[in-house]
Amino acid sequence: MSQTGFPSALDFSKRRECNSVAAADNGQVITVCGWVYRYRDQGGVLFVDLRDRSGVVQVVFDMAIDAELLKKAESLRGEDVIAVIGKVRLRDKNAVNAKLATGEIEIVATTLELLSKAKPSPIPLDEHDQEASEELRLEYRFLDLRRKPMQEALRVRHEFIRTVRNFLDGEGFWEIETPILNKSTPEGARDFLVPSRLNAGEFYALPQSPQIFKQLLMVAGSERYYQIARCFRDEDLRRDRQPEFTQIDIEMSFIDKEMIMALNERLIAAAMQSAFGVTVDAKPERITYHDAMELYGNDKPDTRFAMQLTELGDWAALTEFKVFKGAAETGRLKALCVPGGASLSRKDIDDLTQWVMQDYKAKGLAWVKVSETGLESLITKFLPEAAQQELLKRTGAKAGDIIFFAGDRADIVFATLSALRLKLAEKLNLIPDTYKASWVVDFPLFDWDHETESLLSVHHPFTAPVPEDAHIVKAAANAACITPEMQKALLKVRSNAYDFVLNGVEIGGGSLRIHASDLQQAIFRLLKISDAEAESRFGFLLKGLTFGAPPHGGIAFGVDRVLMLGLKRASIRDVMAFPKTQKGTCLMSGAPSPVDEKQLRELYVKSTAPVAKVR
RNA sequence: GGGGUUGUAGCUCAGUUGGUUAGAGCAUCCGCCUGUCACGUGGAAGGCCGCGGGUUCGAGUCCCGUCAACCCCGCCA
Repeated sequence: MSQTGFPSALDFSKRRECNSVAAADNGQVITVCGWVYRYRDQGGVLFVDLRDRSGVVQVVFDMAIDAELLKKAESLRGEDVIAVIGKVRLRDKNAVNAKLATGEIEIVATTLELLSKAKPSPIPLDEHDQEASEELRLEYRFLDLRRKPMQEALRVRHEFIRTVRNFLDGEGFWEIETPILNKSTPEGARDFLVPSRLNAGEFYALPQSPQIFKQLLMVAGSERYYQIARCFRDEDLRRDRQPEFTQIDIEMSFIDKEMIMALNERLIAAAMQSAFGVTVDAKPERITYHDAMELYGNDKPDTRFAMQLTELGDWAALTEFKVFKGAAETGRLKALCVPGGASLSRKDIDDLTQWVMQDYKAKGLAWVKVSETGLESLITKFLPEAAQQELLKRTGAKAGDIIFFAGDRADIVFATLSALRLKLAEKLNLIPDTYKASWVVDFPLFDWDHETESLLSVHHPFTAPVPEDAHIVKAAANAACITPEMQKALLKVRSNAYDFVLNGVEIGGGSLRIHASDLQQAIFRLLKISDAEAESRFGFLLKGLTFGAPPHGGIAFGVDRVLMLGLKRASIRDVMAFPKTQKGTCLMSGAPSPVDEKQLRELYVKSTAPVAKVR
């Protein structure tokens, strides 16, 4: 018996990776292990493409060399796990396979060990086969992950994170872990809760992000912290949203906004380069929130292509169209010129109209096509010559283009035109295949919540206002009541926050934090979080800020989304090893699942679900 | 919570206007083949047409419901 426990000369310590075998090994006797990727039985000779993590190499079983062994090899099937000892041989010139990295050589088998027999795979694993449905791929994820695109995703993901770790280590950051079992601070997303057995009726929450802990690490004098942090948010899923996801979480002390932005520009450039071989701007452009909304209708604009929105608020007066005039008075009127969009059929436009009405609450979708002879549309009769000329001038529209109009409440106008811009640019192939990053800055600090009639944090309540605007916050917080003027001023207060946007995807965001407890308390007051409530929810942070807190700030990047972009995958699930379905279930393990009554009793928990679902 | 797409052999799909025994490719099984490389080749087996109702002489096909996966809106500090 060998050390491996197999009755042969097999010695795993001698194993070579399949892809490493090369012409230089000619004549060597080597050991390779892996999965049977393909086999080609020719009768007297049988070829096996042996696959391991590194790649594929051809193994030959030849009747002329060992008829017994050939017989044994004839029973091999796809995905059997085998070990082969054999002699490396140069292939004949006409037998070289240029498509294979190891195509110059082959391994003539002298020993074959079947390490594990495989049932036929329920999903095709060959890169040339049609991909199985995602449902099956998720059920048999351990097989799906053997496939080349998935292996690549795991490898690149590792490479990306490795680069991030090395980079931040080189910049003096400490990787520090923060708790997963946490205090619930219901602000923003819904928490995942964990009942406490030792504290009847009480619950931990899984972290939506390590926000408060990373700030307290600054109070604790860590100065430069990072973490590849798992975050949890119990919200509905999307193509780019999973209930648990990974962030590069960063926090620094004694820095200003420029320092943070500059460091992260270098970090992302380095990681994109090493993981994807992609070069992104070392100095991404900066766009204010205001400009992003006005020009793209979106706070995470895809700036790889222009197609900027056109302001038509004052233009409406030139027309005789009541709908436009009304919108310009009570809301906003803007247009989107789509180059080449005149090719859209009437049905295309009808479909788009239905879509923006259904999804973005638009009341309709007005349009004009531009041709050599003039404007074509149902609404041209409302557009006098002067209005038509001015429209062409402002939008820069040329023959063959189409102009869409949106006149409504501001948020509806922005949402509608932004969605149209992205959808049509993609449909008409107007988006170049590049990577373009930008910072979005000068976000408002507060938003107005129509439901509760109160202020809301745009970012999170620990975000600092820009220094020039801090006095407005303090004055309003100290005032006996908020006057309408004050409220207006508050909604204009800019935050010291920044979002990193790559190809129209928000991949990171952060801010300078409030490090003074009085300003923090002022913000809570304005957010209608009472002293008592603030104390019970974030008391430990507030307390921390009173014991000597350094000026600090940070950022967090969504690892999964960056990988999605870098690998050009359609879904976040394709860059994660074990993702969940849109309903948050794991098709492989069956999670979530009912638990024993006993477990619930121990946790002082009683389910009020009508009836446990049978899956 | 709302809108949409899909569900037929192990897998990917086709299936006409509702009409005989539901097909193809790949995989599987049994053969043949000494240089293939997505090998080739001969044969065989393989079906709860997602599930439950309904309409009909007759349903994979039409209607209602339901389940699942996916996409979008709401939601996601």
